[in-house]
Amino acid sequence: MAKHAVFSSGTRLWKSVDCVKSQLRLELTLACGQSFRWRETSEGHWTGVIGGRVWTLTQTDDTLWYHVYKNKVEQTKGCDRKRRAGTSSLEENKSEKKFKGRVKEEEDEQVAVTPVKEEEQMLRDYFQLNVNLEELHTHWGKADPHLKQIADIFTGVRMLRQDPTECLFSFICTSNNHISRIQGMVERLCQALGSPLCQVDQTTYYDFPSLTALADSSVEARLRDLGFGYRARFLQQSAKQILETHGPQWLKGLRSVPYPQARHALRTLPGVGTKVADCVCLMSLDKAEAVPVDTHVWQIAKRDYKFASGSTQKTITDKLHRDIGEFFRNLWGPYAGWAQSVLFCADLKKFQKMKETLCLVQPKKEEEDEEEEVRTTCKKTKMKTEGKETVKHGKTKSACCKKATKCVKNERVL
DNA sequence: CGTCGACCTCC
DNA sequence: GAGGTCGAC
Repeated sequence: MAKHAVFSSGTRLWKSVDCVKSQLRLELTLACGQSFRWRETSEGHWTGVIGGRVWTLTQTDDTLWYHVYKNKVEQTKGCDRKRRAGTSSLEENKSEKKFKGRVKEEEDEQVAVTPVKEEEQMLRDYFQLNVNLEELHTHWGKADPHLKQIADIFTGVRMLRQDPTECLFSFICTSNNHISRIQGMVERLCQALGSPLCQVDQTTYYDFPSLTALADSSVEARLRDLGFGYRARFLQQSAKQILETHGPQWLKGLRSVPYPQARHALRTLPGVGTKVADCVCLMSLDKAEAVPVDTHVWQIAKRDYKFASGSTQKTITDKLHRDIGEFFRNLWGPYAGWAQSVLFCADLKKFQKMKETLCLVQPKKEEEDEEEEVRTTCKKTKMKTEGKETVKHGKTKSACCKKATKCVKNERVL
């Protein structure tokens, strides 16, 4: 049985791509709520599924290392293998059900292998390594000092180019929900409806379910049993609607239509509102200008950018979505969605200590000057008590950011 | 066009 | 209430 590849056991299992950490940091990019399927299987090692294959990734200062596990596959139909390796396996695949039933019985298992060049290309495509993140940071920094402060700490946060089906159906699960539960739900979704790919140590990895699997009439009840709640119906109905009124290639085809059209098209699906549509556009349909606006981003816009601060608006309306999106696009440019993800990442509870750690080296001072400017009305109490003494109680996140950035500057001066 | 309640669970 | 959406005013 295969084991999770570990870098310390030698480079024999690993192939590499040149990539500095300012361009990509796995622990941020893979755990900031873009994809919900990556797990840190050992320190600094991330295991997940790309293109119907299981990968473990890790990195050193200037190199991204990867290992691709061999899939167990149905031994007949040689063309099937190529298909699985080359195209996304999330598309229609009639053989999936058969495979699922046979995988246990198959004695002489065959393996699917992919040429190294294709693997490297898959990885470059998934991380969009052709996009120069450092250049974007430079551009954003000139336009927006606040973003610059955050981005100087949170380097290497990239947008993934995910499979549209996985992205759409994962994000339908995100409504009224938080990351840890979403991760569990997506995992159960793949387990229940996806094809097994391979087993590594104690874990069986599954592909994301096909549209056909998701559209089956039994799916709603099944997913409700698995704790999906009202989202179960959205998932099944959206899959059904896509297949019946558009066809299996429709989602991927939205990559080549303009952002407003793609956004509008997605919103015709049940369970897909403005926020989810923007997420899918940004994270899987090549719409780098899409800015997903949730309550959280709205807080950021008001608090850090004084957006509509005088407004009496209670709820996030469609118009507000558009306005905020436009505001940030005007500020950050055509990769506004990428910029937003940096701010979003920096606000996640689990990454607070990146800023706190930097605060540690800073002797306490400069408490008062910006204190009053910062709005303390942030709904969520982000600064948990875990922040310990390094973070003043009652001090807002924003203040902490500023403080942290100052620390960085001081460090560099030293 | 903006507001409100309901929708499923889990912590 | 949580990284929302839908349907009804």
